[in-house]
Amino acid sequence: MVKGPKDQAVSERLPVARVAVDISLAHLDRPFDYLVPARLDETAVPGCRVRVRFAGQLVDGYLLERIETSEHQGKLARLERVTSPEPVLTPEIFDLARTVADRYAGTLADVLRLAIPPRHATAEREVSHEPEASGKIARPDPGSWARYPAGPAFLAGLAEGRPVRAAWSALPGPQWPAEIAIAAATTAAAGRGVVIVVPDARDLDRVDAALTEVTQPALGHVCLTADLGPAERYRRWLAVRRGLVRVVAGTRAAMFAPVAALGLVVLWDDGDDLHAEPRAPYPNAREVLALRAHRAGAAALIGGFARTAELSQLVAGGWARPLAGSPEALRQAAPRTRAAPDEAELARDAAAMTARLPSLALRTAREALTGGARIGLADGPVLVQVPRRGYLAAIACGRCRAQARCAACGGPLEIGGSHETPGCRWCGALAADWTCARCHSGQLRALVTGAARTAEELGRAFPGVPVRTSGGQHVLAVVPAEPALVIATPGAEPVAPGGYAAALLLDGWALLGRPSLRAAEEALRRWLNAAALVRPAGPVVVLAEATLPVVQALIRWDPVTFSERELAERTELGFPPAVRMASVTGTPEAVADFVGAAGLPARAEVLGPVAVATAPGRPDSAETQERALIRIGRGDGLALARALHAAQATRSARKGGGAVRVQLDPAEVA
DNA sequence: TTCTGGACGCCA
DNA sequence: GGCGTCCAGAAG
Repeated sequence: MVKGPKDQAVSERLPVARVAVDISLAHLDRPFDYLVPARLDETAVPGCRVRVRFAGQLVDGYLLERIETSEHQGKLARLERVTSPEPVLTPEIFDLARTVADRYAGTLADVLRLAIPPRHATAEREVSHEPEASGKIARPDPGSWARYPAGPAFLAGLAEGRPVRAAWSALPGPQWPAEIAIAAATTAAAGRGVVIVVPDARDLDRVDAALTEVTQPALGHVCLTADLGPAERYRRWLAVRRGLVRVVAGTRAAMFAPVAALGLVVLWDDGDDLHAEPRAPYPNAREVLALRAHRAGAAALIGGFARTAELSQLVAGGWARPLAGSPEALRQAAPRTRAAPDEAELARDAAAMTARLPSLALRTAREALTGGARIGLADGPVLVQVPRRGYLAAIACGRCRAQARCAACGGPLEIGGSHETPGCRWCGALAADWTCARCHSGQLRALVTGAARTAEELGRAFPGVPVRTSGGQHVLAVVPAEPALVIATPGAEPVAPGGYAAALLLDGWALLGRPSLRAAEEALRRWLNAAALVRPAGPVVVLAEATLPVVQALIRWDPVTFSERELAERTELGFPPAVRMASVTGTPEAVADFVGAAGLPARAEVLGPVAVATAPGRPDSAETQERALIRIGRGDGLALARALHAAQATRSARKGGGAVRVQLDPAEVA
């Protein structure tokens, strides 16, 4: 190909392009300048995707801005091509991504990979550029928000475009999707955009349905999920970017949706661990949406049935105000919860399950299934919450009850899966001839009962009653209103039209026994989420010690007091979120080198490093890993992140030394 | 993947 | 001292 002068000519107007290259190396986490060839002058617009030659290689990047002159001393290369003139990186999202990267000691490139879906050329051609002449949206009626004393004022704030920020304690029951939809429609009616983030696809379906109903059909909204497929995902995302829709609902990744004129962010059930992004730099939806609302001057509605310590912290700091139902409304909506003591370990024994289930639990289930005609109750389905498979089927010595461990690697054994022989959850070795290391017995017993076993046992206790299970690969969204036992793992509870007639929460000991800082908070969250599905005043039985504060919080439906107390305790002990924590994971040498060389702020405190268990997913990752924790006051959080990022930059610049993983606010620091 | 600059070696 | 070659490191 012959290159005429046309190819060489540089754009006469703003000939320099600042480009963020798509390379996630800390020391390259800054813009690079390129010349804009005249032939690309029209298409090289701020926010578009470009290809540039970078150290010889062709790499993708985003054009951040066009400027007159470059500060760069050397001579500039030219943009190779404009991938598409679509300005996919809006100023708001660039600013947010940069802030999130800085907050989490990550790179802009990593955050942009989370924020902007891969391009799909066909979809780009198909999506309209013209915002449809969407009908005027009428401001909706407050509906069930009337049950919240501060509800009408909150909605008024949305209608007036004020940045009202609420820590929402949702009343139990099925109204929360409608309440989100009403808040969204109120904002949209005021001409502003809305981003709604929920933990999973089933919650999204509920919000989707509520939005459709509340906004009939004036307001378009889209749902953004990971499982849409590349074309549809990009199509919907583009519709948002081009301003064709004002309301976006989705799972985690939707937190970055480029909604125009953002007026409200909503986050449902902010304690759900699905809100934590598993890819670097591991941002959490609560943090991202709070940052986003703050920077955009948008309102925020964050909460759920439970209350996280982090949200309590936002309240304590004056960033958000509590938004809770009136005592009267709570009385009308809440179930009636009682605790049945977990009689020693009896309920953990598979064989003794039904025989030993506290009579209160069995009686409650029986009355709910048959309809307590005597006391004027209608019959209906009974929800039974059982531990998730992760904790299930741990097994112990049948004689001395020591936990059964793998002879090869020391990992925990489990029964189940494809074969009957116990196997190791870490290395997968089968333990056919297991003997107890302590007492040499060869007898095993189940320490925990799996959902399938529970279903079987309970079904036997109530002959003729259908048993439905939901969890793992088979998650039910809805069950019929007829009497049935519905066995579900936490997070997989189906809804029942009209609510469950009763609920049994059998996983108390498993939830509370976890070696985690958040064990109690998480147990309460899961209990409340299950109990919220029960009819008003319907019975709930939790197998746990009634005197525990966390159990009291469930019985009284008072997650806020519990959370405030939790936050106070963590403040006293110097645990997150009262302090900022970072973890540094890698080979022992890499971690030592990294922590030693990082110019940590003076007040940073280094804990460890200690060896960490091999990830269950990758049993034989060759080298042992160590983890150091770094703790610092919240006020120095940004300084810590900056120091960690700088240390990463030094490492990535001189290569070698092995990678370390830096994570801020790691979920489990137990 | 390409470019640059510094280290080194060979020759005058 | 000057020039060519090789390699590492940076990266517009």
